[in-house]
Amino acid sequence: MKPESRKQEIINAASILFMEKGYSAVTMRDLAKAMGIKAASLYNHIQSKQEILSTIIIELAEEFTTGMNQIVSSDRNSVKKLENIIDLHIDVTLRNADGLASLNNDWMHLEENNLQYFEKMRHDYEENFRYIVKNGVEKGEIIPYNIEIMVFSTLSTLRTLYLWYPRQKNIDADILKRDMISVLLKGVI
Amino acid sequence: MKPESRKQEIINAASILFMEKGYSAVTMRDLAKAMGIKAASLYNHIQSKQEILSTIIIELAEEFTTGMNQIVSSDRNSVKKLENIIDLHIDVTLRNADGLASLNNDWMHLEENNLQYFEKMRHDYEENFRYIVKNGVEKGEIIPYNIEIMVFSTLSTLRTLYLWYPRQKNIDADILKRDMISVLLKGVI
DNA sequence: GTCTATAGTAGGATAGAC
DNA sequence: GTCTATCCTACTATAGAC
Repeated sequence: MKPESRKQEIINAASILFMEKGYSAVTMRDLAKAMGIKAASLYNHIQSKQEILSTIIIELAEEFTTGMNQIVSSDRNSVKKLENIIDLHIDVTLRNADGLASLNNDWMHLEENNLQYFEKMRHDYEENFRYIVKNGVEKGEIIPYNIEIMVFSTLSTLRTLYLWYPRQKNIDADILKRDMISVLLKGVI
Repeated sequence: MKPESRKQEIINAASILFMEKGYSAVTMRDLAKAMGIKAASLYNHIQSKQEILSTIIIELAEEFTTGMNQIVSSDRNSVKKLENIIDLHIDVTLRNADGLASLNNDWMHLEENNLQYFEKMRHDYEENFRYIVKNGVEKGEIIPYNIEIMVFSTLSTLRTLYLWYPRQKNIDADILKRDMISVLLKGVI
């Protein structure tokens, strides 16, 4: 284990609490208790509760943005790109499932600049996803159902992985990737 | 329009606010403002903020429970049952998308008895879903991928419909049902 | 059914000692 | 780096007038 900075420890503890009760329901006193210190002491390491939230969310959103940009600019076919997106979500989920709860449920509590920045990243991410699916349909690699429905149904599963995967003890990451690709892309019947 | 009771109006307004910011971040003053009255006046119609939340969530959970019980006890095959579940989610989402936000994100703020009641309903629902998929695999109607992955990926899409469907202006409910069944069950490639 | 006034509590954050 | 003490604000909810 690499020694984490006190700030990072606070952010990790906060991620867990935010996942359990949501940002608004977690108090600085709750967080301090989880760290075994008093609330006032937190402020030697962080500036505000809001800073904790934005650190968690923006970092994750940037990971997704970077990953998606690489996938989009690769020269693989559409189906392979979708497989890469599935991998990306599984990798990020394995690394930081707790933080994804905040990204999914508490992004609206970000303040001005970070809120706009986040919303732009999310919008661009969805646009890239849509573009890949659309392209796949045009090239005959993907069945021409309603594009929005395909984008939504795949993305909603990937976005909710954080709720589910940490509870699964018996599924290896590689098996998850393989079966998830099959289920999402090829269906179950 | 049937004239709604003042209590129901409050619950509807609360559902919208809870969807936008989450239960904990919405104050009774916010809710009162949305209703055009003062916070104290709310208490002539409801007993507490908690009562609003539990009314929203328990009512919806009972709808799902009732619907699922009918589907499970029907004598159709597994694939048809899955189609019925998809229909159920789409119907409930069309009727009360706002309330589903609370059910999905704020159930943990329910208090003692309602929390237990809700958790039991959710558990039974998932068990019934799992049972249907398992049965379909045994009868050769469903491809034998990992059961948990199939249950999770389908359910996560259906549970997140509330976020997505209200924003779609151009998709008719029947077309949604048809394409959703295709995408979820038969895949996109 | 709505209001004003307010009780009682808990929130985020700061000051200053150690 | 953590503490105690505390500020100021905002919260849920109640009392009682209209």
